[in-house]
Amino acid sequence: MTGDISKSTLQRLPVYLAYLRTIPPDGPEHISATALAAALGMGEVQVRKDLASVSDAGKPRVGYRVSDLVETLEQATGCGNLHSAVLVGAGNLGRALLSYGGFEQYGLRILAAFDREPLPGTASGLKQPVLPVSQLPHFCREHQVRIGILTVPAEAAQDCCDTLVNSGVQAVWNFAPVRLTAPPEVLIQNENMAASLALLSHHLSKRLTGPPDRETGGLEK
Amino acid sequence: MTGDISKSTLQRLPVYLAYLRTIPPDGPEHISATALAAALGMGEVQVRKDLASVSDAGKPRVGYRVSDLVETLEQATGCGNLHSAVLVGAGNLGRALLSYGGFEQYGLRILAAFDREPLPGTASGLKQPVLPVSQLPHFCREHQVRIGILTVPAEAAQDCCDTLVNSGVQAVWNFAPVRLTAPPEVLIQNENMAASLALLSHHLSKRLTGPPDRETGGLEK
DNA sequence: TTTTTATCGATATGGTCATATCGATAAAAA
DNA sequence: TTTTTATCGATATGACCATATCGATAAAAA
Repeated sequence: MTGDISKSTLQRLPVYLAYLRTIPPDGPEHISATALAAALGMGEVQVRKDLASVSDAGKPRVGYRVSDLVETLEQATGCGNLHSAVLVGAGNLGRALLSYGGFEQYGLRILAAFDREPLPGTASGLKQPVLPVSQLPHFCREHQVRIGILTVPAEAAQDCCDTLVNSGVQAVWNFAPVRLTAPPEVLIQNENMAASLALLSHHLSKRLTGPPDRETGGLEK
Repeated sequence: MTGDISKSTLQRLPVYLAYLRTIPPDGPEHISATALAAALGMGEVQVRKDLASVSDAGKPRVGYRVSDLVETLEQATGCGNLHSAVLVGAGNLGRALLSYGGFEQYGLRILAAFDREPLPGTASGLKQPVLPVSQLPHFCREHQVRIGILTVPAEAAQDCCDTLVNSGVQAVWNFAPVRLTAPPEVLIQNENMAASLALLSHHLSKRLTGPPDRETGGLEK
């Protein structure tokens, strides 16, 4: 409840929120950090510490009021208000994310996509229009867009990022495998699928080349 | 070059690899960690340390042989060999990932999808078939599938994970907002889009409620 | 009322990782 | 040959984070 939430904590809050939302209205009125941890397969202390960083309404022997906690978490994560976003790069990945509607649930609405080669009208089969990049700055300002999603090739990423920043965007969700440079007030959030794949592949390769002896495991632990 | 590569390092290696692959054959034969860092906008020391953990072929004043480094990185990340995967949960996100073909570039081939409600034939418009979950175990064993991609709702995730593990899968890429429990020899890699979104939303909310004074920034730094 | 107990919140410890600093080395220059 | 210099590899420091431990508290039981 201090105002400074650690990055790791902030990334776990949506998990709690998603679970709490599944509790029916006629369910238990209160929930403890212990119960939450058990339900999510997490450490009891970590959950308690995470919750303590956003709320001090926890009471011994009863826990937190579910409805209050949901509200608190929505405010802390910002998932309550809906933010407008644009997507740059309507390639395979870009179109995949566009067709996935699940982001609204977490407060993100993608208004339009932009590409070097725009698609006329609804030729794309998508709900959102695919416009030429030249219209990006005007569009962002007119619709007060503050989030940009980057799904362009690595070579084009920095250029597009600059365009977004110059158009008033304050946070960039970057799917390209590059580190982007931007003014400090602009948040660059990297979502590197290739990075995750590397972890998977490495794990498999390790097991293929032969585990020397008893694997100690110890991951995700 | 010691054999123990840290998780964080392993996640950055694909970034280096992607960049090195863009260097044309008639380009420079060698590259230094300094140059790589500058090109990717990263810290010089971090790049050098990462490379040192997979190779000791760096020579003062010249750096690394590009072709050798590419090969080394491909081996370390395991992106060289192609791994077979199945996807469970053909909802919006699942279909989006299926239609995105870019994973093969990083060594992942999705053979088929599974769902409670399978789609007959090519009715889905996808290249891969969408089969009933009941066929999952048989399919995995027959095709030696070692990677499972989970794009089911949170409630169903643990069940599906268990099925995958029982079918011989050794690594699970989990897109559901839950912590999965699995035997230690099975790698659970969480790709929590909601977590990333929370970071973005929080950043925007912070800026909306009024930055007290000069923002110190300090993120991604 | 007194005792018990489940839970919270705080402090302490250890591990992982990023950054800074420095000596060692090999190519280039003098 | 000797000197210079760019780069490598190693060590040291500090930040962040996860886990363990413990006293405090309020509801329930006795």
